[in-house]
Amino acid sequence: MKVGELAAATGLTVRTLHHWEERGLVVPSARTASGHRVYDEGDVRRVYQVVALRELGLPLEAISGLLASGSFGAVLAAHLEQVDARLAALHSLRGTLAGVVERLHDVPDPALSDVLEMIDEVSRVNDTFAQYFTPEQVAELQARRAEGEATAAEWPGLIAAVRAEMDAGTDPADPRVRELAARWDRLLESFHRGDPELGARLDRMRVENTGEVIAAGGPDQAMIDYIGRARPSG
Amino acid sequence: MKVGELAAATGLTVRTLHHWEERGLVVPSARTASGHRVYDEGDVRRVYQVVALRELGLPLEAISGLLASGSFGAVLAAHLEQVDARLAALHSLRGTLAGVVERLHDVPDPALSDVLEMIDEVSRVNDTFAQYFTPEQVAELQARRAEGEATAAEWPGLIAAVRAEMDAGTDPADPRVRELAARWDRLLESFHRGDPELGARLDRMRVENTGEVIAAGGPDQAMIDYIGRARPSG
DNA sequence: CTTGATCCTCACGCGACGTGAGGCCGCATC
DNA sequence: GATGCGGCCTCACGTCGCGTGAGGATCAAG
Repeated sequence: MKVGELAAATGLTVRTLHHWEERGLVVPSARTASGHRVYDEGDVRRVYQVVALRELGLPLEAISGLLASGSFGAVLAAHLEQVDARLAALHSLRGTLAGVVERLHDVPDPALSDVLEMIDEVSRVNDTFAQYFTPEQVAELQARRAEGEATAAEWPGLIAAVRAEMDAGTDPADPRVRELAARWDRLLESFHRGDPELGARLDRMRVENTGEVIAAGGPDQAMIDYIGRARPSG
Repeated sequence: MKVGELAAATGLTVRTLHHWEERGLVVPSARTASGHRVYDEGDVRRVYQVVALRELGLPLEAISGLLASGSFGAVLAAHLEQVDARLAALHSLRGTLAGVVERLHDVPDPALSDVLEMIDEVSRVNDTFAQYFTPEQVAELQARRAEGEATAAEWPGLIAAVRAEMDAGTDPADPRVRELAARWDRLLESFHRGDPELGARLDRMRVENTGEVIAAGGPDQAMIDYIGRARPSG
């Protein structure tokens, strides 16, 4: 088999086969008198082996090591750890990036300073979330916020409405306030979906980061208490 | 500010600042008579801007473009899409890799051919799952299997036990078989956790891939029916 | 014998720097 | 003023897995 045929058969390029030969991965076992590469059946098998291992994302050097030594367990486990690390880093990056992109929607013509502030803020928020929730939970919450974006957008209006009733001195038991409290709980529900642990962690986070929550337009403790008194049970 | 001081202050290396200057990203606005770089306050701010944007994973060229043009929305959105693509690819890779590593535990001294077979099989299984479940569901199922590995390991024994009762011609209503069916449902439950959609999709996948399931040591339709008749309701 | 396809061997390019090599500059000490 | 040491300068090569030519030899068919 000549390189072109082998390349066509495997979907690789001729250059790739040349490169693998340079690296000592697949050296054709023969050449014609004029120097053309000739791959025999064993060489072809070897190529498919390299292809398979390369699909696991292994660097060529590791592949040649594996084909020589055969210590798959250790190498693949180490590689898996490394992939996990890259995955975690990329996932965290995606979170920051998505947060920034989302906020950019609200600013018509953002200046550089706005973007830098957003990066800072989103990073801080994500770090804070990471302290209170496991990576899986964070991913879940992000996914939910993405799908229910419109829902989350109701918070500012709702908070403003509650603030207005508080300032007006309305009794928490007033039907209007009870209605607001019901909306409040529906929004909360869309966040933790009935998982009490998620709700508890969220509340702990809110209590321990009161300042940041208020700075971000969130409710203060007085409002939380007011809503609590407005609930039928409270 | 000299380059060493700036490097120390920002946590960058001197080489990095040199490189950024080569790329035109941050060019110190002055030099001493002897050629030493002198960074003024504006240069330092510029460095911090580049640092922030670099943390979003942007290539240097995109950063210099952004600092010049300021079209953040489009660039960051495009970058987010690219990050998502990489994340998806890396996630799928991780699935394959984890599957292979897991199976390697069961083979004492794996040969290359064993590993290649595993790669093939795991890839096929993952592709099949991808047809029936969303990426999020796949991730969830993988996470569950990782935490409940011991639970999943009960399947082979359970299937063998059911097979034995079937071969012995035991009546499905026999208490022993009913007990096996209960174990069966507990294992299934640990898989879909009460989510009926997950259960339905799993069943559809099993039906449409009967051959593969049996080849992988899974139950055949006769066994499913037998278990169904053994349930109190059936 | 010609022609078009295939093959060969260099060798540079990519991205974001790390890592020297070899030499100049600045400040402190003797 | 000489010495020494640390910081600074400018090349320039290496990384990883090839892509992409350049320039020339070879092969199979007409």
